[in-house]
Amino acid sequence: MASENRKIPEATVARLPVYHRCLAELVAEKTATVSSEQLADLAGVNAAKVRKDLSYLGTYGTRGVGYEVDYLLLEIRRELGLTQEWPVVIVGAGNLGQALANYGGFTDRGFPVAALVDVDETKVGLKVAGAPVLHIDELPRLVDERNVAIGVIATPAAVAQDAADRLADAGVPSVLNFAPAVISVGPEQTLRKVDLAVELQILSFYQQRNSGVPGTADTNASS
Amino acid sequence: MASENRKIPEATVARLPVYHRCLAELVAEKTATVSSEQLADLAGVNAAKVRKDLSYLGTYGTRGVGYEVDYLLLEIRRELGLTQEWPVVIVGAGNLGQALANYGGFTDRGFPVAALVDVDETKVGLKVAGAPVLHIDELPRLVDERNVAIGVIATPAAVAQDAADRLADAGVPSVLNFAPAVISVGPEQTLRKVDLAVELQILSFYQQRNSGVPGTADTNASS
DNA sequence: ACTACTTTGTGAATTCATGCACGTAGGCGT
DNA sequence: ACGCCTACGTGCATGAATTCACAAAGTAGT
Repeated sequence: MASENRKIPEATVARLPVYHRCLAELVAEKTATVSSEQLADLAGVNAAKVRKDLSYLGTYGTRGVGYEVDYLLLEIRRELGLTQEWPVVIVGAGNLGQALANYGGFTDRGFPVAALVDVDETKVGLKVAGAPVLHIDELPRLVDERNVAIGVIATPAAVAQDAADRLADAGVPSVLNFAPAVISVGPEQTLRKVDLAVELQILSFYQQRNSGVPGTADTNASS
Repeated sequence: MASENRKIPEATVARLPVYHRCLAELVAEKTATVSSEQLADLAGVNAAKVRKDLSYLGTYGTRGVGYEVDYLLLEIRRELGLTQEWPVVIVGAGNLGQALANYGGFTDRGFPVAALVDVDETKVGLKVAGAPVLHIDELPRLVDERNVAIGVIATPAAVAQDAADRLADAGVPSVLNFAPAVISVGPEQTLRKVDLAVELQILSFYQQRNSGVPGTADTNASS
C-alpha cells in the first residue's frame, strides 16, 4: 500500500518509459497478464526492481498471477502524463533540427512538432516533415497559441544557452538539450540532455582499458 | 594519492567527457589554470564533486592555485582514450542513420564513420557524408579492415537486437543503441543507449505533476 | 622567515538505489 | 471447502554516489 505516496524516485521514473514500451508490445501480441519476471526480462532489469518500481505507483498486481497488461499500461500512461499530447518546438533548423523533425520519433509518440524556429531568415517558411520553420522571434507567440510544452535545443553549442534562455522567457517548462554544451535553466524548468559526444567518449573509456567494466554500462544518471 | 588505483566509479566516468569539453573551451580562450569551483560552474556540478572526480585520475592540482588547464586536459584525454581515433560503423542507413552520419558529431570528435551498413540492397553504394553504404553482410570484413571499435544501431526497433547480434559476431566491442528497444549484448561488449522517447516521457512525467521535482533532472543513470 | 590566505585532496556522514529473502494474498485444482 | 502453489509487496542489508568539512600544502606579501 505505498499507493498515494507521491514520491517516486528519479531512477524509477527513468525506467517507467521502458516498462511502458514493453507493455505496449505485450498488448500488441495480445498477452493478458505478465509477471514481474517476464517484464523484467523484456525491460532488461531484474524482477525485484520491477516490483519495487511498480509498487510506487500503487498495488496493481495480483499475487500468484502477475499484472494485468492492459490495466498496468494504462496506469503507467496516466502516471507519465501520456494521456495527452505535448507539443514540441525544435530550436535550430539546421542539420540536427531537421533530422529530429524528420525522424518520426516525436509525433509518433504523442509529442507533435508544432514548429521549428531558427534565427536564419532564409530558413523561415520552409516545411520540415509537415512542420513550419518560423523565425525565433515568433517563439513566444507560438508557445502561447500552440501550448508548447517542450523545447528541444538543436543549435550549435555556442548558442545553446541563448536558446535555453529564450525558451525560458517564452514559458516553456521542459527542455531537452541535444547541443554539446552544458546549459542551465530556471528553477521552474526541467532539463534533460542527450549528448552524443559524451556517450561516445564513455564507450571509448571502457574500450581503452579493455578489461575494465564489461557488460552493460547503462544510460542515465543524476546531478 | 589515489593515483594509480584503477577503479573509477561509473558516475565519474560519465562526467569526464563534460570536464573534457569545458577544459577544451578554457584552452581556446587561453586560460592557464582553473580552480575546482570554476570548473564546477562550467560543468554544471558542484566543486566537491569535481575535486573527487579528478582525484581518481591522480593528483594533478596545486593547492592554493588550482589545476593547470593544458595538463589536466591531456590527462583526461589519455584517460578517456581520446588520443587515438575510434572508427564507427552505423547500422541502418535509413532516416536516423543518415542523419547521424550527416551530423558532424562523430567525425569531428575523433570517431570517424567508416561506413554505414544496411540490409536494403537499393541503398548499397550510396555515399552519406563521405561514408559508403555497404551491405550488412560486409560487416565482418569492414570491422577487420577498418578496425571498427564502435557500432551505432540506427535501425527500427524490431531489428535492433539482430543488429546487436551481428555487431557482436563481427567482434565490435562497443555498442551505442539509438533504436527504441531494449537490447542485450555479450559480456565482452559495452552497451550504452540514447532513447529519445524515454527522455521525452521523463519530461512529460515531471511536467504533469508540475509541482513535482523542479529544476534539473539530469541525464544518465546505471543499471 | 614568518604570517595570512587560497584551494586542493580526502575521511566521514548522509542520501539514494539496488537486490535479497520472505511473509502473505490470491487463484486453482481436487 | 480446503490446501497447495505461484508471484507480489516490502523490510532490511548492502553498496554506490553525493556532499560536508577540514587538515595539509602551496603561494604571496612583508
